[in-house]
Amino acid sequence: MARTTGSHSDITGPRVRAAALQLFARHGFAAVSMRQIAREVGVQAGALYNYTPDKQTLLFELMQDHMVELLEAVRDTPGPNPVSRLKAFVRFHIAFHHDRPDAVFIAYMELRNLSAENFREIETLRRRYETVLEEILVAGVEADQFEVVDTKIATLALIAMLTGVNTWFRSEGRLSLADVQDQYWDMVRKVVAAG
Amino acid sequence: MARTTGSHSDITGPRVRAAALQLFARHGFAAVSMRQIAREVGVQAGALYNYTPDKQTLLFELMQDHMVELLEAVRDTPGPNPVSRLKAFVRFHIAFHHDRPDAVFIAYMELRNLSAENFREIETLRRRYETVLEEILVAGVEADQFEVVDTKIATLALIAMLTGVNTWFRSEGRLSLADVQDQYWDMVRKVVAAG
DNA sequence: GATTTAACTGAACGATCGTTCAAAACCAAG
DNA sequence: CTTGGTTTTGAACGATCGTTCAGTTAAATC
Repeated sequence: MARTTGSHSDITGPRVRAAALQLFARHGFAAVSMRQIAREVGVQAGALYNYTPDKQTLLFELMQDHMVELLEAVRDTPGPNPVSRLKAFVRFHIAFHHDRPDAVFIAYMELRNLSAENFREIETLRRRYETVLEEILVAGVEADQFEVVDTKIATLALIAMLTGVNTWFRSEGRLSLADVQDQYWDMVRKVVAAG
Repeated sequence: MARTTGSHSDITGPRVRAAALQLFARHGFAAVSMRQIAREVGVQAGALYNYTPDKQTLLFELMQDHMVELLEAVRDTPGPNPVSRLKAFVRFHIAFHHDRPDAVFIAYMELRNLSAENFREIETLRRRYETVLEEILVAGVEADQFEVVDTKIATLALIAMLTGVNTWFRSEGRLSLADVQDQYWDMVRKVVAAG
């Protein structure tokens, strides 16, 4: 055996994924060539195939990694009651998505470039994330703390609203991330409020 | 002179735009070739250049047409007071976007494929549409009918929420479009409500 | 029926695409 | 230093890309 430590693959591999993430987000999956990714990494195009069987799988794994990370992270937002859990969810969603604009962008925009089965897998993960929010809403309704006509619709509406932050918020602007979290929590709170 | 009436260009032209709209929405701008569009129309690729100077302009004009149509249509949603104007806006936005899923999709997803100046032009139109909503919110706040901390943020949040309908609503589902309009109006109403 | 011109074809242009692979380079262990 | 395996190169594959254009087709006018 040779080259187990000191191998480059554990350096080049992450760099390939990082370059692909950034380029896919910036220009779109179909508009980015393997040669562009390779150039960004400082390697020839052929070398990329040590790290992915093909271009589509590279995209899929970026999306999958993002969704899995999202699902694992959302588990760390508990709370004693539906109100505090909802508040934690809102703050978490905004912060997590703000930290990963490229991955978020890709996960929402490049679904159509996935094969049918890869698409199903990502959709399953997304559905699971939505369920986290919906269960909070259901618990709140059952505890008479929320008033929501249709928890499924409210879930989708709230997630769309929260994810929208990524399209305009820049940390150099007039508002801090905490300001944004506060204001969105205020709006979410009112949506689910009684009356 | 010959061939002014009876000309095919006023038939083929719209068909080119329709095919491009559908294909761009389905597969993405970069993933669609001029030959695919031509095949859909039933013509050779070279003939497309009677109707557009290049592929990018074809995309731009689809987006521009959509945004201009949107801005013209939103003018027809007046009301005697901020509450009814907001309600009309919500119902309008959902219905208009539901009728044009492909154009909406493209206008939101293909911005990065525009040249810098084409991008600016589309962004200006979008900003103008957002202003329609924001002015309703401002009027409502000034009339003490709404309570909104930051009308700019609320505008973006509400539009993101409303546009999100397109990602999941199908008219064959359990809900009618009117149901969806009612429920979203309920949520929007609560977001801007006092208390 | 001759003329005029819009509409379209079909082939071609150079460029670039995703992917493959033999050969070279490289590095760590023996 | 040799060996053995990992990693990368560099060239090549056929396919397809956006765009151009000389030439053909077809329809409306005279």
